[in-house]
Amino acid sequence: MSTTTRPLRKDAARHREQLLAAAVRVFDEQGLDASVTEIARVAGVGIGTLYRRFPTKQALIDTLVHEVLGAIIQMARDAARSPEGTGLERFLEATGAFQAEHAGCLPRLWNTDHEMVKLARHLIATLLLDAKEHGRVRHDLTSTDLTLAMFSLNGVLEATLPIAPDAWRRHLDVLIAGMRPADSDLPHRALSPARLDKVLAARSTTVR
Amino acid sequence: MSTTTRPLRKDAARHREQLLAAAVRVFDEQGLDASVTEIARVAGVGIGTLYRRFPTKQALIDTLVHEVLGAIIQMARDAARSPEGTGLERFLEATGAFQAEHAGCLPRLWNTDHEMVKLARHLIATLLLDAKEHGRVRHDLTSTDLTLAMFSLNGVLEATLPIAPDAWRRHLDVLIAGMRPADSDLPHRALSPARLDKVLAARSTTVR
Amino acid sequence: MSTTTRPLRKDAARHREQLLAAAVRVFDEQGLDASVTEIARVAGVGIGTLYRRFPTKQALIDTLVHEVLGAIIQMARDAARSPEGTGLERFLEATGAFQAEHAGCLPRLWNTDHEMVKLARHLIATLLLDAKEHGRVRHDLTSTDLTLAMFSLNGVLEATLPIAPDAWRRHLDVLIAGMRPADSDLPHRALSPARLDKVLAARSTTVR
Amino acid sequence: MSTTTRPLRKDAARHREQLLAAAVRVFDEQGLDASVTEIARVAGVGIGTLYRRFPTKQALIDTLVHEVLGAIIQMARDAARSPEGTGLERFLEATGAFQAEHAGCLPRLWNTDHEMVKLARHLIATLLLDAKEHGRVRHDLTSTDLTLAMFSLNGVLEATLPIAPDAWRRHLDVLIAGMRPADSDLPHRALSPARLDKVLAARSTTVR
DNA sequence: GATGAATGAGATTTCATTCAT
DNA sequence: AATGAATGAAATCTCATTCAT
Repeated sequence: MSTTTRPLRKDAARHREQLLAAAVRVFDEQGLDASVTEIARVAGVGIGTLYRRFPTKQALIDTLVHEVLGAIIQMARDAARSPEGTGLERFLEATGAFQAEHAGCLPRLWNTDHEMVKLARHLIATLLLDAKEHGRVRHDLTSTDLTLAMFSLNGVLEATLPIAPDAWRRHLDVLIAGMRPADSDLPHRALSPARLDKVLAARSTTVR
Repeated sequence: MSTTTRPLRKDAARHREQLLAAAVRVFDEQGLDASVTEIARVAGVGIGTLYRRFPTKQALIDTLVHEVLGAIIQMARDAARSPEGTGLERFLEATGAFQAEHAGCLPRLWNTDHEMVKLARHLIATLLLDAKEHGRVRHDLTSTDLTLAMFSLNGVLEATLPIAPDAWRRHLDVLIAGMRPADSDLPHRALSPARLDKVLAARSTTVR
Repeated sequence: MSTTTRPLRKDAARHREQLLAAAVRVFDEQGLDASVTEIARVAGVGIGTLYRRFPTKQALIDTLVHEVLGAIIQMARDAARSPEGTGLERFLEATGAFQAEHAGCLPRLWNTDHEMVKLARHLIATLLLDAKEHGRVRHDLTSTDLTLAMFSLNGVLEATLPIAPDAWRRHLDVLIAGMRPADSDLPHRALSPARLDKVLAARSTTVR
Repeated sequence: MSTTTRPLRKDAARHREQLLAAAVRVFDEQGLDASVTEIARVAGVGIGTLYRRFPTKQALIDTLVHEVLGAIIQMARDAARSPEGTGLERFLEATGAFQAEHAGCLPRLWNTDHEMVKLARHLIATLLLDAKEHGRVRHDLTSTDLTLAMFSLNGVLEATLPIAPDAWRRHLDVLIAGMRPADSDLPHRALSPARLDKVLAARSTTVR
């Protein structure tokens, strides 16, 4: 879980976790514009401590994204063991639940860390293939459609989370229903993976 | 100095339009964090003039949202004249296209102005009823599901717009496919209108 | 005197002068590490006003240097009209007096603005030639020796100015005595102009 | 844990030297604004250790100045053994060389430690007297003139050291030439020793 | 009515110093 | 004795808003 080379001192590690938890809470409530001072206050540490752990605000956000991505990758791996091609659905449900609980706020998730994002997308593509082979999703569904579905869930989560923390489940129902095999193909062409790469590259989780 | 009752009315109106157009452009490029000074610069007027027209930055944003909502209401009315219950689909496509073209940046659209939002939601409910009656959408689809679909499109648009300006169409394909009549109902219960009201009330189009 | 293209509004121009005067005073007392907030306070304006006039602290310092250099160039021109090769001595005396009065603090003067520095050095070289032709200075004295003399005066001024504001004059006496024609050449080779250029380039009037 | 009365005394002494050496290097490269953390890092010790040896940053700088002054006093003593009144010239050359090599950065040397400064000035006065008696310098040259010459060398060194490490020698040539016996006295009156004391008292080697 | 100069609270970040481990 | 994590004051700079011109 930790990204540093040497193990942190006990209190330092605790502060690190407090800061990340505070960042999630504060960003969740106020968006990425929230001030680092506020985060330090909520974490109960001095602002200097925040900057010892995370040398810039951006580094703090990057760490958050990194941790969320790691969790999502783990979910994809877990889902890959589901039977009968149900892994994809389980994965979508699990990531939705995770983001709803831990990181609903992170507006721009799918970028920043190229390696991890690529791994995640590879795992998702595998889940998609499995689902297709078991006839659980339509044949013209592509891997890029699933990324769009992630953006989509993000939009719903961002809008509803504080008030209706389960609304995303209903929306996911509609999305999954739309992915089921059907008589006619989807009218528009899917986004090409190359173009999606550009999209991800363009939107960094950047402040300012 | 002028002898007419409303001197410079024409200038004032022109400035207003210039400012709104500049705001759309600048917010689109830089997000809502863009400075009002920049907007005034792009509009070619002094920032004092901006503040004469719009007493706060928030008021400027509200006006923008108001105009977008007006356009969306008009689209709903136009769509209501579509035959065979196709109005709902036409409406979804039209609003997507409009937001893609004019307001891709406005992150938080569906709130602020209660009266107009209520009217929009009423019109959308009517389109939904019509679509159901013609068997074009499933019976367990609710009006709140459509609002979630709007949030969803917002998420996709925000993520993809600059690089892949048509990606939202493909996503809408999946959404509409998920709305079609099906053998089994959606697993989760729909969001109640009352709860949705709270969601909308909570999220203001607010900066800072 | 003003460096902006359009004439400033009356109060703006006054504030600009107040800020420059305050900067001289504060830098003089506390060195270039003095805070901009302090300068604004001494000038009697808000800190935002300072930043409207000078977009960075560095810009403020650059302006100060620019103005000092302009004055020095003017002195060189005035000195060029002195009779009998006395221009060089008059120039050294005049710049010493000026720096003692207006800019004793500016630690690193002889750089930043390449064009002006080159002009100044050219004018000084001319003064040197004239002095040599009238037999007022030794033949092995070079233009780079005069720049070193400037650094030298800077060192003396920086050390003595607040307490002994005329000490530099006595030191200049010694320097000028050392420049007078003599039987034997100076033991060490003079700094080459190319090397001096590098020295000037290296030491920018930079903070941080 | 050790059984000796002063455990780790050897370590402590080594740390002290490492820290002083690191301070010279770092201050030389970055100026007195360099952070104490950086000095500790270069010294290879924790910053807690630095603060055990030197209770404040100022104390560290003072120690450095103290050491430099000690070396200079030693040079004055060595120079006193030079024949034919050449001690003064040797001393000036030796201090220049020493500062160029070891303490180019220390901007404000001639103060802080009253006792040592007084001793240094006394030794210098003796060298001056010797030089006068042997007819190597003019009769109207005073001890305070020599301190000004030190300031002067400081200015030249500070400006040129990194790029032209020998430029100060040429400047010293001019200074010494100016000190030689001449037909006419220096035009301005010398700085009185009392006034010079005030100058030295005023300018502390202070940071911030 | 229009302008843009002035304002100052607040943002991010640095760093000398303290103190728990 | 040594370490380096923690601290928070202070620095530079931005920007929504006000108001003199």
